[in-house]
Amino acid sequence: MPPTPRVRFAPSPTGYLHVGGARTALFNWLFARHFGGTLILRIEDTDFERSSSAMVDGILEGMRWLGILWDEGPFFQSQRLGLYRATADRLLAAGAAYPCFCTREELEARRAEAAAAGRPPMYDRRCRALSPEAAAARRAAGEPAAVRFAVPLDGATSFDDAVFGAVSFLNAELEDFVLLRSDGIPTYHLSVVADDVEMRLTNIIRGADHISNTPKQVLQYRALGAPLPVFAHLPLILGPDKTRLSKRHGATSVIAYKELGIVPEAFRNFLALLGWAPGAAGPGREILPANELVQLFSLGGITKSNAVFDNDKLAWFNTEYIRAYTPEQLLPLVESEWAAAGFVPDPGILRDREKLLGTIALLQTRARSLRDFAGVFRAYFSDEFPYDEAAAAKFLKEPTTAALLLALAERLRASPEFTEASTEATLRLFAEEQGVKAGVLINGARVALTGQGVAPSLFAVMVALGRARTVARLQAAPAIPLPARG
RNA sequence: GGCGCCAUGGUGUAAUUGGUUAACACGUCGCCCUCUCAAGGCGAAGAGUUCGGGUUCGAUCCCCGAUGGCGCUACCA
Repeated sequence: MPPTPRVRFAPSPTGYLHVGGARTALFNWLFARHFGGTLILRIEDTDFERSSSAMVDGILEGMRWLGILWDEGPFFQSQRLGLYRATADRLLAAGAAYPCFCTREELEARRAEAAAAGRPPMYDRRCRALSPEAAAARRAAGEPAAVRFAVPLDGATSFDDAVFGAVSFLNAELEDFVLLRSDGIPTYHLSVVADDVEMRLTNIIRGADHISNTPKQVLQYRALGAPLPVFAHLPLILGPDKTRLSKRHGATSVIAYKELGIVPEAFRNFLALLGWAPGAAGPGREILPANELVQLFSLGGITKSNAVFDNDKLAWFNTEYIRAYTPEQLLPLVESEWAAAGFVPDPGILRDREKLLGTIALLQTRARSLRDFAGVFRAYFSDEFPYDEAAAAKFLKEPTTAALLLALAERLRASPEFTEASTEATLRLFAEEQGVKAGVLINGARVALTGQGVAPSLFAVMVALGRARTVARLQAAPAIPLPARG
């Protein structure tokens, strides 16, 4: 292993950063950090039709959100066309490539013909047979030509993959693939190799969907006389139905998970454990912050089989990380969630920072998502909040309950103290006097105070809201709408 | 179709690399706690390692075959 590995993440900006790409980026980052190496970001935008700068921005945003910072780049392949043409020329000069004058239409026709005849639809290599003179003459005459790689006719090309082991392909199965299109734009096959060589990459960590492409690249390394990097192919991430993860499985872009209220550390931790096992962490240890992931990471721990993306497990990581934050750390995330949701908290609540942090602390242990703070937790931050119909129907359906809460409000208003202990004592005493179960008042009060049937301990809620709000909301209990009984 | 890769509970992964009652985490279910819900504590169910052959005293692990899934099969990446 070279002292300082150089790796890259090379997304194609034809879409947002998706889950699989993020995992590839993450593994490259973990690998680079583990060995003190360099992570290069390279944008593979040679498909001008499908690439866009908006997608580039989206990819960078997703990486930054996950905390995957690169050391060099971003480099854009669209700005390195000279390198690819020069590389193609070298291959041509070495006799490892040849110009091909077949047009797209001819190629398609022949492919259809071959398919109809039940033959493999491979390029028939007819231009490979052209004499150099004839080819040169046609080029000189201005006839457009693509450049194809001359794959050896027999033998096999193999490589030793860091996760899959020895992989071998018969050369006869490989087609004379196009390196440079007739318009001078390189195909993926050429640009990856040219860049990976030029950038002196030592390890290529990428999705397993590239395994079949690898022999075509190995052949080019050999023809170029370039040292072969170590390939490590990552198993793919599948949806719950075990088909490749795609839009129809729901959120597929990394930013969509941010919008779902997932916290970046949770998503990163979850992703790291998809297809990789931190052997040295010991059993039962799955909550691993970035520095530990970096320390534990090794290509040897990568699995060969595809992994199914499990939303339940992600949700678990999310709750764990939300709980683990200090309220000070969590507050900014909550604030951006509020902004994203268009929710405006009560200025008075925001002003008392200490109390605000206390409220966050009270709620964070039971949040599933950042979204809860602008959703079911609204009543803690604003006087404008909805009442959950099911909760109201369940706990306030007895007409006497609201009246009791009204009376309780008066007791709480008049009590000398307003602490968890005092409010609880007041409520229980009142319940006893009225001959009702404390639970009736507690459950009813919970709905009146929070709009929800579920909340932290009622008395902690009262203290968090403060006496004035608690009294006012209890007084409003008779006005809480009950769903019409159908 | 051809080629390549993969295959351990519902999911993610372990199994000193041929010798364990096949482990851990998520999820599920039950109990405890309790003002609700989470959390927490305790416990349970759930795979005999896709199937069939082999090798071996002994296979999750090695070999062969089948099946299934995924990937590649473009002048996309």
